[in-house]
Amino acid sequence: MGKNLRLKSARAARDLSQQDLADAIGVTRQTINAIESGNYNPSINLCIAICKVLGQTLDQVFWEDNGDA
Amino acid sequence: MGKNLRLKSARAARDLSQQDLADAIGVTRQTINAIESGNYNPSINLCIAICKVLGQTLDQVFWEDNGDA
DNA sequence: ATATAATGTCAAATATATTTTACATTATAT
DNA sequence: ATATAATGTAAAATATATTTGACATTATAT
Repeated sequence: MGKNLRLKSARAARDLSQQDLADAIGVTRQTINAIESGNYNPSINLCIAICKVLGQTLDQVFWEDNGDA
Repeated sequence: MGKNLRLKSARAARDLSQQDLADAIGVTRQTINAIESGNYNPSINLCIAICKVLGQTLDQVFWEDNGDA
C-alpha cells in the first residue's frame, strides 16, 4: 500500500511530531507511524479524530490520491 | 451513537438493499446494518469501498453531521 | 564526535471489528 | 390472511486493529 503523504504533510504543517499527534488523539505513536507508512487500515473514528486535530476533513486526508500534491 | 442516515439514504437512492450493498463490497449484511444503526466503528477501507459503490465521498457519508439532510 | 528528538519497524499481547448462524420484526405483495 | 423480501438484533467464533515494549536508524543540535 502507498504511504499517506498527505497525513505526513498536514502534520508537519502544524509542527507536530508523530508522538504529539498520537498524544492529542489518545493513541500510540506506532499507530500514527503505521498509518503514514501505509500498511494499515485504521478505524473511521480514528481517522476522524486525526482530521479534527489537523483541521482537515476525511476527503482531504484519506480519500483517493489525486496523483500529486 | 447516532444512526448513519446519510448512508441509508444514499443506499436507498440507488435502490440497493443492505444485502445488495454488502454483496457489492464483499462484507456481510450485518456489517452494513450495524454501520447504519450507528453502533459501529468500521475501518476506513470499508468506508471507502462503500463510498465507491454509492458514488459518494467520505465527507458526504462519514464526516460530521450537518444537523439536517 | 556526542547527545537528543524523531522516526521506522518488529513480535507478542490485548481490544475490537467482522463473520457466521440464527431468530424476530417490519414492509410489500398476492 | 399468507407468503416473501428486507431489516433489526444477538451470541459465539474468527480476523485484524491497536497497544506495549523494545531496538535500530535518521535528523538536528551542541
